[in-house]
Amino acid sequence: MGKRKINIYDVANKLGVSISTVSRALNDNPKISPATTKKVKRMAEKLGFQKNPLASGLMTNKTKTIGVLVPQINKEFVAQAVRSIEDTAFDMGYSVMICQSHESYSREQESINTLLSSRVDGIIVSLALETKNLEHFHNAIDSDTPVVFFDRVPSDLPNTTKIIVDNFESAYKATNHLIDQGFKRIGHIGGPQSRKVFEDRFEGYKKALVDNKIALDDTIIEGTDLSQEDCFRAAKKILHATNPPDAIVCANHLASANTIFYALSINKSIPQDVAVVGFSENPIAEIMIPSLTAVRQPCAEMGKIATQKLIEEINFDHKNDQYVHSTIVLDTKLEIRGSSVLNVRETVGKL
Amino acid sequence: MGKRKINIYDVANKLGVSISTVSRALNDNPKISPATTKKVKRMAEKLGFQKNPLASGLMTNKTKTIGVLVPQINKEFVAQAVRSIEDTAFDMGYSVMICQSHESYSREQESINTLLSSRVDGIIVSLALETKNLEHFHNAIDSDTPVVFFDRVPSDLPNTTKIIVDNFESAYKATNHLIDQGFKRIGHIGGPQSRKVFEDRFEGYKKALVDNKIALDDTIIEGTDLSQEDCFRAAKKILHATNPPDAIVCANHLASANTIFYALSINKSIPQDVAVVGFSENPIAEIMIPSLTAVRQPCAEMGKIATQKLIEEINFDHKNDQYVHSTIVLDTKLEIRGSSVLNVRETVGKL
DNA sequence: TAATATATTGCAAGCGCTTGCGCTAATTAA
DNA sequence: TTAATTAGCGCAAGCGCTTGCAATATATTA
Repeated sequence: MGKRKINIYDVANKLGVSISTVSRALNDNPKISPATTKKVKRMAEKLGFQKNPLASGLMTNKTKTIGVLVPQINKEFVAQAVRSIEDTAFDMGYSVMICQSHESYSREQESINTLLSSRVDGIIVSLALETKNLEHFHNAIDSDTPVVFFDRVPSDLPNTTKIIVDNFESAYKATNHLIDQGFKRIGHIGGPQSRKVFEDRFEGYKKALVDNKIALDDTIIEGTDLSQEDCFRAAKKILHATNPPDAIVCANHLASANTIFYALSINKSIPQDVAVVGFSENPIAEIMIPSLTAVRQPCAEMGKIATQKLIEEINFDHKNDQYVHSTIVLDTKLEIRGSSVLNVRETVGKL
Repeated sequence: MGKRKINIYDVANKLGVSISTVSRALNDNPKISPATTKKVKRMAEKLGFQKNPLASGLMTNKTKTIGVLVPQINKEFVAQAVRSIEDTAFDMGYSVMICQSHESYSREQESINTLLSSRVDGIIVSLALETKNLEHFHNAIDSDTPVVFFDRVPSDLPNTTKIIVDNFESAYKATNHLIDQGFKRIGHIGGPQSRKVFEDRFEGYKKALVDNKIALDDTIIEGTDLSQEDCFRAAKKILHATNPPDAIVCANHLASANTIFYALSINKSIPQDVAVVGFSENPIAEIMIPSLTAVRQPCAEMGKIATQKLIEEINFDHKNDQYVHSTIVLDTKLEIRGSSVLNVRETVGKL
């Protein structure tokens, strides 16, 4: 108890060398002979030495830590992405510090500042619904802290890496799938149009209808704030429309779950009376009955690439060249299941 | 771009005072007059000063960061707990660094060391399924880094704070509920007995049967590793037993979801043919059809208390007294829903 | 008024590590 | 053999902050 942590002085003394030698050896500096390097490392190991990142960070201005700022960690999409971010970061020798905005602008601001003040080497962000203004990210840019966005990315912040899926295309595909299945009156339950993600999904839905010469009908289109209550309200409203839809495209898992469960509760069969397609990464989509046809986003992949890109930028030598930012668009997969296909025997679980 | 961060020298110079004064003022040291303190803070604010935690941490041996080590972040229980941990920590001025063990012992070891080497002020842990041996935590104890465990806690590590629920009692209650409803042949799908959590749930289940003079029957009791596949297998096996159960107590959400969906798929009605109670924090439990009767653990509360206790211990002055560790047992709530109650009209969603 | 106590502030020594530069010994070139 | 390199290592100056102690200014007491 209370054992003082051992430092490079301790290992230097034990070996009769200078601390510079120890420091360099530990960092594989080629100026130190392989023999000494080995000797030092062995002794450090033996003494249980752990480099103090505070001290080295003070000098190098690097903490080997990345910050992650997401709306809320307990949402399937986010949780999977964060899981993957931590895994990737761990493999690359980085730690991750996490913050949540809870969809609030001010909290997002504060969190960015906390992260910057913690001197993280870079930040991965998915924007809060509330965020319009991007001033707070200039603090990061000003201090040369790279930021990469994923999923909910800003549309007007040049010179940043963005990892997204093509939400327009995904919704277009999903809607077309319904049309292919013979559905003709297709509704939509969407998310806040302030976030491009949901705007794109809505646009993709509309485009599919237009391309198939199906008229839009506002009575079966509802926007929501994606809360449980509002999704339920929207599902109820659409399903009780004067002329209800025979299929619905939902913008996220909660919207589709509410739609399905509400439809069942008023004795509508799915997909016979109303088909549903959604966007979902929730494993439940696969085992629920009816199982849910959904666009599956590669959340883990997004997290992984975001992390790799971020670390790439962190380690980029800005003295020589200018780092070239990119926007990476990943493919989604429409997983066709029971909620949208007539006459298919449901297979339950994974066999 | 590339702006140097401003430090206490900058604000000291601007004000014509010494850096010690600035440092003390910023830390509300009473030795500095209120007037100067105010002046310093104002200037710091104006210049956009952010204290470098690396430098102060070097001196104080405090980083205002807590480490969190959980099996996997993308599981409802964990995600909710972590969410709450971050919220609480944020409110108390701490950042959180997160690691995942992925149920692996070696990964848990490595993560503890990473966290310690990052000099976190304390660590919150929920153990990996694989972990038997607790040596790695002695590294933490040796360096006076407090550790608090929640949910999956070690049974043989004295002098640590633990936040748990009474799993024995919860399972006992859940099983008794089934018995009260008139079910007589009650099965169990459990988790790894190596973790006390699941052992306790199993014991509680058994005790309820014994107290009600119902004989245990191994053909309707299955252990699992809690994977999707294994839960499905167990559900299938039990439901196809020679003499199948009329009710099943499941040890977690996945087990109950698989049981329900498999039962439905072989045309068993729930709860008429087979009732199900589980342990779940998943919001889907409420809206699925049938909705799931489940023990709800106060995950957010656990995370919050764990964080508070940890920070309490971090700030405890060990010079005077010895910190007294405790084990805090929180209440669970059995939320009775459609999967266990006959003749109740299902209410869907939140109205 | 002198002496003592008290309130404010500054000085300077670190915290544990990195790194430019200089030194010595070993190697190579001439 | 001697001069010029090069390899390998140590010195010492920080990085930005905290903090014990000394110094000064101000207030209190005798």
